[in-house]
Amino acid sequence: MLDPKLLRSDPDAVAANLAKRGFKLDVAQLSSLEEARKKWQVRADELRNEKNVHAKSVGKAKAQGQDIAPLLKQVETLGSELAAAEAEFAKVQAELEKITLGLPNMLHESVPVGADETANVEIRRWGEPRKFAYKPLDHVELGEKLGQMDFAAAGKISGARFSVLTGPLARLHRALIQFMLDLHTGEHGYRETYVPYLVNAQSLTGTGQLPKFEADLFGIKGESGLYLIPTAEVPVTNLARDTIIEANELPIRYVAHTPCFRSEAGSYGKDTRGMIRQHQFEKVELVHLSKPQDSYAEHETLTRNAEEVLKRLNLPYRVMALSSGDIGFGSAKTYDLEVWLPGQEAYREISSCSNFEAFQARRMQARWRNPETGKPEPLHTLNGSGVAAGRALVAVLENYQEPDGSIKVPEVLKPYMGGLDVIRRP
RNA sequence: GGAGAGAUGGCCGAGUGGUCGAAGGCGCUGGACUGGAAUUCCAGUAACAUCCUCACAGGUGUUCCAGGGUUCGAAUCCCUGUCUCUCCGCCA
Repeated sequence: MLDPKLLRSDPDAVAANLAKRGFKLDVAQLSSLEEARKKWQVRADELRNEKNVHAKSVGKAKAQGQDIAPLLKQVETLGSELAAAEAEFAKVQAELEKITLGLPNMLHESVPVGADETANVEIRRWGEPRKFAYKPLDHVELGEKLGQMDFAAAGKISGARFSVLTGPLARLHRALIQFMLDLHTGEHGYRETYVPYLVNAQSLTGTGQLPKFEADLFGIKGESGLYLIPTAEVPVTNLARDTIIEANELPIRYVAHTPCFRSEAGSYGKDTRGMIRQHQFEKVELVHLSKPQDSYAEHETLTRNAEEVLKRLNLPYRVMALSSGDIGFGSAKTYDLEVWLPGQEAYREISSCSNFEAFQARRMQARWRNPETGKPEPLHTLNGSGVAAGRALVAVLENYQEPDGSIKVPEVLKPYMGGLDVIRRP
């Protein structure tokens, strides 16, 4: 949610910023609703004040044993007038909320302007893509040759966009997750958290998935109103919902490993092959809560911490600053990490690190106490994958493949693999 | 799954229709005392929305788990829901 005060005081500046995303803000509609809001809110407040004053005088009169009948007569019509004003106010409020919850975040000035991902800007690059003497296989061929990746079985059990891993490959997947968690908790100072995988609508509204992107989520049948999490960002960031955090506790850095569930509505035909785009995948997520003045420094730190995973795994990657046309709904600035996949001969997204500024915090009333003002103010939230485990597995398979179809185990993962050096067909 | 109890300010806790935004305590902040501190004493100490204002200050409204209802008036009465605790059952 955008700062309502800014939206009111300078809607044209907001509109200009959102226009960079290709989002058209109807300033005229907004200001007329705003005018109506003010009118009805003030009116309802006045009527309520009148009511309170009357009720008090009735109480006093009664305490003094006076006849209260004439006083009661005075307020006869107040009730219905008040109800009418309240109804109008509620109507206007609901309309305004519908609009404001649907507004994307304003972009940081450093975000490159462009229509789509072709306008993304490469910030830096690490590692050299390996030269193969043969045409490298992709992870699907490698996994099936090993006999440890089975899409047919997954299709039978669940359907498309699921996978089954077995044996050392399943262990490699788990090893990646353990390695990432240990790195972030042990060396980067993150607090490990275990959180629910089913969340309520309020949490999803807080982080911005609802109300606009319900189609991307899996909802649970029945009365519970719960949804499967599309990312750990949702439960972890909502830890701060409806809380006031003292300044000396910030920044807070959480890491969590969770499965993620996405309906992938609207991505039909995209990445249908292999494990790149699944309904269920594992991810290690980094979440920062920060003072507003520190959030861009935190954003750099978070991104570097995610990059460190790829460096330790010796996977070539590049860092992209997402353009205004490609960036997510709630983000003010996003870096994507793209890992080199020899099987596709392309860099593919493996992590997305975003600064949401106060966008999520305002939706979820996540605040910190600013010592300068003594008042609770929205804090800044950030998150990034550190990194997606499914895609990391894909990257390891493709980058560490040998001509015979076996997979060398990356050095840092060996302790997690019981000392296994190479994954072969059993 | 069955039975019962409960949810009040940062925390504990009183309040069962009117002057209650809410006693008292703790904590915190400021002041007095002191060479300095502890003790003691005095004072202050919620959030949200909104109006006015350059700002400070101030006005109004809302909030005693949430939503609805009764009433001129609700922390207090009624209904629904959520959560927590205790006991029984069942289980990882």
